[in-house]
Amino acid sequence: MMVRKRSEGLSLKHKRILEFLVRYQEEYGRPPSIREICAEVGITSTSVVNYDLDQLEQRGYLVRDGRVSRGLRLTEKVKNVVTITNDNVIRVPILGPIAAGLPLPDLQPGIRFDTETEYEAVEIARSLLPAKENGSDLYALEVKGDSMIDAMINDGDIVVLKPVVEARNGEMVAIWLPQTNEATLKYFFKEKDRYRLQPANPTMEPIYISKDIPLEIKGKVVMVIRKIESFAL
Amino acid sequence: MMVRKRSEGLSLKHKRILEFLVRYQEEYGRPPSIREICAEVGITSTSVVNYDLDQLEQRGYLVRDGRVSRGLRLTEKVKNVVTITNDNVIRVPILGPIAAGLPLPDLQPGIRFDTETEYEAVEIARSLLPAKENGSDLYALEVKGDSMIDAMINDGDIVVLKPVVEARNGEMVAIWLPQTNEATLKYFFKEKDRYRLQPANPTMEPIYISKDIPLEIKGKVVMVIRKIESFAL
DNA sequence: AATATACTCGAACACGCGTTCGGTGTCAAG
DNA sequence: CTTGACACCGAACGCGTGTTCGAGTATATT
Repeated sequence: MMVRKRSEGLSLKHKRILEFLVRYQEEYGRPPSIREICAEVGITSTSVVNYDLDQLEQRGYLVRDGRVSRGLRLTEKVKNVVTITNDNVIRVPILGPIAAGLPLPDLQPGIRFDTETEYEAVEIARSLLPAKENGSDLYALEVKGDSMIDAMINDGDIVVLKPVVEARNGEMVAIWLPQTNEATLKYFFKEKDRYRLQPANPTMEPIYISKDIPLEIKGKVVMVIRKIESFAL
Repeated sequence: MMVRKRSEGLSLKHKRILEFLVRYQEEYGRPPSIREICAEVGITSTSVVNYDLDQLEQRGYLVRDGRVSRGLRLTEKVKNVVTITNDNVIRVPILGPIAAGLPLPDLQPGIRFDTETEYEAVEIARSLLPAKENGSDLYALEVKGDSMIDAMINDGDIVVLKPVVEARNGEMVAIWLPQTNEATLKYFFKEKDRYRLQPANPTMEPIYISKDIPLEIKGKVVMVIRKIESFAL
C-alpha cells in the first residue's frame, strides 16, 4: 500500500532518493549507480529507479546524461529540498565581543546554532582545522581593547573557540572570573591547589589563581585570525 | 620517444591526467571513465591508463575504489599540482619561513606561482579578504622563533602578505635589513630623514632607521593566522 | 463495470567499464 | 651481451550498468 502524491509534488520516495544522491555525492565525489539507489531506497527493480529518475529530471532536480554510468548531475533546485553541506568552508558564528569588563556570552556546549537568528560569521577553510574537528559547534568572539595583549591577541582579532567547560593542561581557554569581572584568554594548567594561567607571550609571568576562587571555562581557543587593514593610531 | 622521469616524480602525462581528472570532475561532478581518459591523453589502451592510475594512487594523488565504474577520488595532494577553481576559497602558497636571521624569499610582484614546484599552502575563505583583493598574488610565510613577538606574532603563526616594494604610512610590512641580517614585521612610517618602524604592541617603543641604511620591503601583511594545537612547553 | 493513469516488478539485452594477460620496445645497470 | 625495470600495446574476459519490454496491481475517472 503506497501513498500517492499529485504529479507535481515530490513523494517521500523522491526525497529519499534526492537525499541519498546528495549524501553519496558528498562522500564519494560521484553519483551512485542505479542499483546502488535500489539498495538504499529498498526497491528491487532498476526500472523503477530509472522511472523515478526520469521524473526527477522532468521536475528539474537533476540532469541525466544518457548511456553513461553514473550519468546524472544534481541541479541548484535540489538545495530547496536537501541541505547541502559545503566541505571546503564552514561558517563560524561570531557570538559577540570579548573584553576585560564584559561577560562572555552564555552557551550550552553541544547545541547547534540554527538559522533562526542571524549572526555575524567568519568563514574558515576546513583545511585549517584539525582533521578530527568537524566544526559544527565552533563559535567566535571579536576581541575588544588591549586587555588580551599578553596573550598576543590584539584589538579586532577574532578568536575561534570550541565550547568546553573543562580544559586539559596546556590548552588555551577563554576564562571568566566572576569576582574580578574579568574575561581573559590564557594557557590553562591545573596544579595542586591552584590554577596557573600562562600568557601566550613566554616573556611574561604566569598568573596563579586559587581553586577557591570561582572560575568558568567558556571554551578552548583553536584559532586566532587577525585581519589587518591599516594602523589604528 | 617518450621522456622518462624518475619513479618518484610526476611525468608530463601524469600531470595531464590529473588536470583532466580535475577538469572533468568540475564539469560533470563525477570522475571520467578510463576510456575517456584514454581519448583525452591520446593513449589507445585502457591498460596503460589503468597502469598510470595505479601509479598516481601509489603516490597519493588519488584513491581508487576497485571494481566500480568511475571509482576514483582525488585527494588533497592533487592541489599541489593542479589549481582547483573554487569560488569560496583561495589557496595561498607558503613560500617558506620567516625568522630574524633568515633572508626572506625573493619574488617578483605580479608573477604567479605555477605548478612547476610544489608548495605548502593555506586555504583562506574569500570572505575574510577585502572585497577588492582578488588574492591571486598573495603569499604566506611561517614564523619561526619569537623574534616577531613585539608584533604580537608568535612562533608557528602564518602571515599572509601581498607583494609590494613600497609601503604607505601605517601599513604593516615585512622588512629585510641587509646590514643587520634581520627580517621583521612592523608598521611602517616614512618620516623626514628616517623610517619609523612601529611594533604592533602599543606598549613597545618604535625603532627608527635612517634612510641611508638599506631597507627592503618584501610585502604588506594582510592577515595573521594562528592555529593553536597545545602549549609547546 | 469499464477505462485510464500511475506505479511496481522481474527479466533480458547490449553496451560501458574495470581488470587481466601475453607480448613488444626502450633504456640503464651489471 | 644479458638482465631487469619501465612504459606501452592490443585483445579478451566478465561483471557493472543503463535501458527496454511485457506484465501485474492499485487508484482514480468515466
